[in-house]
Amino acid sequence: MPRPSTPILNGARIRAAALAIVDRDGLDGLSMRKLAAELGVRAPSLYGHVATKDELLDALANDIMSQVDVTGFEAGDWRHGLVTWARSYRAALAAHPNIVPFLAYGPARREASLRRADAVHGGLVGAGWPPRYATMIGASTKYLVVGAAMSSFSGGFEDDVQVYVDRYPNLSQAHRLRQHAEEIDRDSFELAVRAFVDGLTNLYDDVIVGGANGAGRNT
Amino acid sequence: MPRPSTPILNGARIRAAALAIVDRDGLDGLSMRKLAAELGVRAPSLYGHVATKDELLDALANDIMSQVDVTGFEAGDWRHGLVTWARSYRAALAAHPNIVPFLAYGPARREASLRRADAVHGGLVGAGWPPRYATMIGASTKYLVVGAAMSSFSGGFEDDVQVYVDRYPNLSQAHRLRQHAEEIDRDSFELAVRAFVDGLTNLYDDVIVGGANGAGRNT
DNA sequence: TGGGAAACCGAACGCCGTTAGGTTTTAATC
DNA sequence: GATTAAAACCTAACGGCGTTCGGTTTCCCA
Repeated sequence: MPRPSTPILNGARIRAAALAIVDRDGLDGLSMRKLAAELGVRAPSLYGHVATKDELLDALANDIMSQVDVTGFEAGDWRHGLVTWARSYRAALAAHPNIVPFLAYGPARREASLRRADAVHGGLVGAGWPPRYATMIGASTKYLVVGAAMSSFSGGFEDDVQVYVDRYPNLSQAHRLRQHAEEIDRDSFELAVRAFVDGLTNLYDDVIVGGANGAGRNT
Repeated sequence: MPRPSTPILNGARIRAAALAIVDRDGLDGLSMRKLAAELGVRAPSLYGHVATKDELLDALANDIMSQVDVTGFEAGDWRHGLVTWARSYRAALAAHPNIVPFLAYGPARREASLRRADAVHGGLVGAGWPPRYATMIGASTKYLVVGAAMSSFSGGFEDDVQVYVDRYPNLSQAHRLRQHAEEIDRDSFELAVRAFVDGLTNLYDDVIVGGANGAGRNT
């Protein structure tokens, strides 16, 4: 059955199906043959619409990154901009956790990532941070977001905790973590962002506003 | 040549060669056939010493995690303990960045990880943090470390930046980042850890020491 | 001296990403 | 309306992957 009357495949449909498989079966669960099968087609047919599997994953990554919100910097409040960015960034990754390992390696060369990195950097510099600090703050925030998306507690603790329950006394409540995993994950991220921005505020006050002769705690 | 006079393989040698390949060629660059070849052997021979490739990677991860230092909590200073832990954790991952994506998923079921998670949690609780905060602080710190190891700037920016040099004005210095990548990475992580611990100190003073009637900034 | 375990091997299975070349349908041109 | 070019799917196949099966040889212990 070659060349059907109405085309079966197109880029959007392929990407949607691919993302669904990644979400359901994990990154390793996505194969070109399985993807083709779910679209009612054989694997080689995909290569008329997609150059390579890696490029397909790149497209998925770009779609996800384009949902990150960097408009929070426009008001000139760097803390609001940073927190808004971090939260929407994390939300975008948490919606598709299986693709994070792929996404986190070398994302800066992707269109959507670049545009956002630029907006963040500009927003911080516009608020008075020296460029070098802007770079480091952007990187640090990304660390938090990517780390939270990667090593979420959800995957960290097993249901079956009987194994180590008396060997590690301080973790004896670990099985409770499982059921509250999502909540702990969210709260931990919030705590981290708040503490981080709070610490940055001290630094801003001391180094940026107060100048070099500051007597603050960050010397 | 079956059954050589003196055995060629053993677990330690296999793990060492595997880690060398991962470090050199990346996680995808490690195949059982290539590993066997570098050990002067054919792939099936490895299965007498290693149950599966995944188990081999698990062993590598465990070796790496066992180099993380959690003794800093013993003095009773939670900030010192936390910073020592975070730095040695990051150093352990930065020494083998290619294995981080594997390591970061579901690490808590590994022996070495569990023992360290327990020490961190116990150290924080011992210093006065409520258990729930101890959990969140431990998770947050892991976010920072894993995120820093994953999305290091080293891999983020291309050598060839001519492509986007005038499209993203705030990133026009991006090609400079490449050569200072390692330095920026280290400084960003240090900034993040300091700001985070600084923010936690505020929280500790307000909520833990000051009690519920605190009028601090963290309300 | 015998026998079983240990340590390697070749062959093979069913996956994988990807390419080459074939067949049919559509759309455009004369 | 016929001819042609492109589009969209197909089968077959390549080399590589993790892993298993069933050898073959050597070692060690009884």
